Amino acid sequence: MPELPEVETYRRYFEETALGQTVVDLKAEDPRRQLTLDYDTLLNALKGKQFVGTHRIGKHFLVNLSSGNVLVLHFGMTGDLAYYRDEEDTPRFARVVFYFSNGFRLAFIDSRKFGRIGIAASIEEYQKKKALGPDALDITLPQLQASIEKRKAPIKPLLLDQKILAGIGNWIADEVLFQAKINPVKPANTLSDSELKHLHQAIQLVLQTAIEHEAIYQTFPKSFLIHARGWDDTVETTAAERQICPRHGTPLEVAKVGGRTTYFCPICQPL
DNA sequence: CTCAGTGTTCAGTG
DNA sequence: TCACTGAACACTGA
Repeated sequence: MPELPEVETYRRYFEETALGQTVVDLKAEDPRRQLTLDYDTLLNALKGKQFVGTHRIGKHFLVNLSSGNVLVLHFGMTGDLAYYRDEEDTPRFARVVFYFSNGFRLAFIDSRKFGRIGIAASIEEYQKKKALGPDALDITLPQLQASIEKRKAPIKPLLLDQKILAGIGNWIADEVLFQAKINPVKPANTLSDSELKHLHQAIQLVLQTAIEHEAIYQTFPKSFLIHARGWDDTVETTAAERQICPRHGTPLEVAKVGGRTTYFCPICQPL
């Protein structure tokens, strides 16, 4: 489920576990697909090197190596991390495993194999190469305004464009637009100054709230739209029970916008 | 058995 | 070149 809040949560987990460790070995189940450089090159870049720091740009997780290079992890749709010691504790779908000199291991878990691992010369070089916009937590209102005010596309797919701002994925885009009371198909160039301001505030609100809750959706405020998606598997609900606006108690609409499933409230977010 | 999907990239169109 | 759309990618779980 890795959007910005999940990746930030993984980063903090990494800081408490694998940071400071020295890599002694590496295993990759499907190296040609999941590594962006060949296995031997990656192993050589890691072996004997220490993990000395972490960064995050949007959904991209970067680890400073003692060599000066940067290890880059992207979690795709289903990536996760697990730090553990014994072989028998290897999680299911551990596609790549880092082995450390202290006997512990770090698994890159990724059931659907959209995740990628590679090496970059520096954080700046990587951000430039991937053309990533400012991190969604850092983007300023003038920056956001400048990059979307002339665009005619619906606002939602622009929020998903990592070149404009980095870190927003499908559910956060819906949540942000709901909190800002903006219709997802509204052309970006028709947003008023007030709407842009609310949009910018909603981005900060949703991301900060999600990070505070360590991206555990079930614990998010009741005022959040995310509960409509039915990802809380501790309760049994039908779509009709769930797909209700938290403000009005009226049915939400589910549509495809920019090719992605989109939830919104036609009353809160009129066109 | 079929199908949707939390992300990204690329081909194709205008 | 740019803006935009839609399909493809791999796999699991409903």
